[in-house]
Amino acid sequence: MTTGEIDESFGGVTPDAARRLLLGAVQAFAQRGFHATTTRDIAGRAGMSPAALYIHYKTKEELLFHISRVGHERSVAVLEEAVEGAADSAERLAHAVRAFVRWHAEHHTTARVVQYELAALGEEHHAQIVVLRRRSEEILRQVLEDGVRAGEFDIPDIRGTALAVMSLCIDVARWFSPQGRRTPDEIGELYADLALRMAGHRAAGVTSSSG
Amino acid sequence: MTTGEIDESFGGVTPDAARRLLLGAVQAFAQRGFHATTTRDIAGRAGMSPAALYIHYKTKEELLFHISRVGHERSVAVLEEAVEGAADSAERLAHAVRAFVRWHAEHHTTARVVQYELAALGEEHHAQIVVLRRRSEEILRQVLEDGVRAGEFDIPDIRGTALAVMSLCIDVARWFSPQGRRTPDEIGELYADLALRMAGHRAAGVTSSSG
DNA sequence: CTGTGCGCTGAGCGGCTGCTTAGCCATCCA
DNA sequence: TGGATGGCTAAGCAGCCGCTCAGCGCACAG
Repeated sequence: MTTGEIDESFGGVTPDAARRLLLGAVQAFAQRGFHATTTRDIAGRAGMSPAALYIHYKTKEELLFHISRVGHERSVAVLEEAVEGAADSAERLAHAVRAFVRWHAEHHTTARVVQYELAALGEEHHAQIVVLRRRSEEILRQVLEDGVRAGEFDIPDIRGTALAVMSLCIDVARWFSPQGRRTPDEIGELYADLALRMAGHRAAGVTSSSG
Repeated sequence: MTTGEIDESFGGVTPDAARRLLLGAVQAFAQRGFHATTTRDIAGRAGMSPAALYIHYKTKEELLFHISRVGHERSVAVLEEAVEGAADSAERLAHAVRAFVRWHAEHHTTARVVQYELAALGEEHHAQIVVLRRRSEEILRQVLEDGVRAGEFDIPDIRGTALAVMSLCIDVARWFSPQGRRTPDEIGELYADLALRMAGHRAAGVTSSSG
């Protein structure tokens, strides 16, 4: 079972029925995809009749948009908090990757909807989400740029490397399973080290300095 | 348009109608997902009536299985060919990542079906595909293990790093677009360098020794 | 010229789709 | 006590789903 955990990202949603529908939709969308999920399935998971869905959300797509928006806002906030108050760029990068990876592992059900159901959004909603996504890319690129300028990193292609680090973190949502051999914390730790290596950080996790 | 290119992976499929159905299904599955794709859509893309599909394939799921099997076999073959005849582990890793990434970029439509529609396979078909996927993981892990043993790489967590490199390559299928600013070759080159850095290869793409 | 088989189609089956509507019932304010 | 309000449901609409089947036209063997 990959949907055993509940997602506190939507804890503040009221009324209670609207939140239950949101949680049901997250699980259903993650399991089957947006287009293949029926409103009857979502309503059933929330313990309600299909018609009740339309009291709280105008359409099925609006439900996806709410999930996508809250999910993106949450993951961007996680990134922003992570890079605050770090001593240097290396620490900022490590914190950012650790936090971003942990979010994608711990909330892999939500993260799957966030990362893989973008194409199902309506045109206008999609545009709003893209703005949020650009923000997280910029945060990461800024960390790498600062690190290069400070002489901490050695990166020939900053934009490409930022995209690759981002991509590495995002893909955690695809393969992570709570039944797997690693915890979100362990993966975050490993990936922070790998990101420092990708950034050409001199001391990055090298187990021996010269052999 | 993300489905402009045709995929030569299925060039050998006969008869012609079966191949056209396969190509139509690849495009439809990649765009909308398996569950949301209708047999009428697939048949329409192949220029045939819905009923014709069932002359060549027993069910819609069998069509997905064919795509998934051929796609996995092809990507594993690409990996195997890449690691052959390289001088050392660093070259083997670079070749492997370059080839695997290029395949996922050039055949991103097929690759999306291969990587993101596994859950739609029937139980037995899924089991067959998992065998193929394990093979590609093993190839990459072996390259890293050999490199560590030879003193070329410095990797604290070989299994985790192999998974991460794999994950990095696979995610290319999610974000790659022919309209983007990078060609499959350029991405392959960048990612080969990043993989060497992740493996702790001493000379990996460091642009200057001190600044 | 007939007969056989193959690739294919039009029509259609039972069932499910997103969404709407009419109306029920508990709650709350006057 | 009465009437309005809001959350909810049963029933249902028009249309689409995967898949089947009878039958058509064409290539080819005799």
